[in-house]
Amino acid sequence: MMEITPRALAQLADYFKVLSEVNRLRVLCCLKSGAKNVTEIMVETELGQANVSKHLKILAQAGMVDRKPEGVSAYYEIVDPLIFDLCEMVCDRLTLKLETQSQQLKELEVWKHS
Amino acid sequence: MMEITPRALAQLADYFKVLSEVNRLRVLCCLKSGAKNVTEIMVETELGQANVSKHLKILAQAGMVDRKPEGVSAYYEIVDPLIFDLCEMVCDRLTLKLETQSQQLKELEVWKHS
DNA sequence: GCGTTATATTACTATATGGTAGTATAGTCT
DNA sequence: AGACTATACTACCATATAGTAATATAACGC
Repeated sequence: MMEITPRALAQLADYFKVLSEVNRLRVLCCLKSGAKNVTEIMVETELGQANVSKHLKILAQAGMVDRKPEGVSAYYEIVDPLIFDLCEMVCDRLTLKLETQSQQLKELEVWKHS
Repeated sequence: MMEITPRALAQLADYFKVLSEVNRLRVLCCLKSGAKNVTEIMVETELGQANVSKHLKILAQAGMVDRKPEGVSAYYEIVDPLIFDLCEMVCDRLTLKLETQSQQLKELEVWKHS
């Protein structure tokens, strides 16, 4: 059986931490349709400029986005669409869980009224 | 195109946040081989009791583990092994990224010495 | 009931992090 | 060079969270 090293575990946790912030996810979603510069991301997310730059830096350091300076502006793009697969997997499970719960609630209702 | 609701986004972020802590990942790994009680997890992870309980509560609230009281102790188990698939996917990518980087470093070396 | 053991909760501290205002840097144009 | 624009960086505050000691709760045996 594979033993996970503390180093690998820390990297794994760091990766998830980057994805654990709503506004960072929103920035990533912004980039799903293609590379965008900081101003475009600011407009689309309605976040402040410093804030967007900060999140982009974190995403870039995590290797999730690439920075491409173009003239006076900087375009960012998704490096690996794996991220969206991850998000989809989790979303699917969350949806499933909610459906199960609502189903159980319904069954509880039936039971109460019989 | 599906618009992601703020609510869904928040849930997604919360899910990742739960996985963004090394000791929580260690607790999950503990449970990979089957249900364990708090004391067993304490021993295996070398974490304090209060700390383990706290992490388990967070994992349970996120729906990742189930709590089954048994006599005086409480056994916890993984609800959905999806978590380990997620971790594996991310680990694979991280490994790949590292390999690519080291490969690029090697190429750089060759270039320097020619 | 009393003591013991296992787990949960509370209260607290220390640290990390998101947001933002202000400032710095760098490219572009005249 | 000087003005303008886009982005990055710094310093700060407010909040969140991991860890822990102390306490509470609950099941079991005597």
